[in-house]
Amino acid sequence: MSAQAPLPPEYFDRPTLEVARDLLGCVLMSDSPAGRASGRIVETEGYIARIDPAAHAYRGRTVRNAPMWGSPGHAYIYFTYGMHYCTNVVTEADGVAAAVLIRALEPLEGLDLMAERRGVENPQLLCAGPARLSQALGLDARLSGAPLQGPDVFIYPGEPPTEIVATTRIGISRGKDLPWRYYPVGSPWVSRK
DNA sequence: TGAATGATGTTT
DNA sequence: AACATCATTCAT
Repeated sequence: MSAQAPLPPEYFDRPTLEVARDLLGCVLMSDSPAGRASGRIVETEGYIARIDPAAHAYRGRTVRNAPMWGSPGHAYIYFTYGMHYCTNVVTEADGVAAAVLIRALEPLEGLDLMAERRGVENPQLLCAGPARLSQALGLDARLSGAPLQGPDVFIYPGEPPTEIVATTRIGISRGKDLPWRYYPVGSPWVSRK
């Protein structure tokens, strides 16, 4: 028995929408003193600053969005609505601002820890939504910019879905018509149908 | 099942 | 004033 290696940084150095689709089925995992938690990625959205008014980096570089401009294969985690964190994976080459927002997971490991962090028991409510899954995995601003090869956050390869749905993105006011949200056909774990 | 709303604080 | 959200409440 051998441990699976995380996806290498080069995996993320590709067109963002391609990575957004390929990440479906992969496993996002966090390790902390509190324990391990992981889930299968079942919903993603692409954000490409150069052509996308909804991207945080659309208007240029700031302290908050700096990781989006950095090396692929790192986390970009932002604080929003006064109480929530949302987790992205940075894509494209260093100097190009783009990322994939992770919007939902199918919980796999550490459900008790997730429930404790979230304050809910219902597995359906643990990771269905970008802020929910970030809280369930203990991901916050401290990990913005962290590599996705560990030691705190990891993304492992997984079984890709047989068929993928593309829709418009959720919760934005600009760039509404771009069909850059993806999820597996029939997945019961997505944040919205 | 869906609309309305308050919780919260950072960014523009 | 807006925001890549969520939980709760109230109405269908």
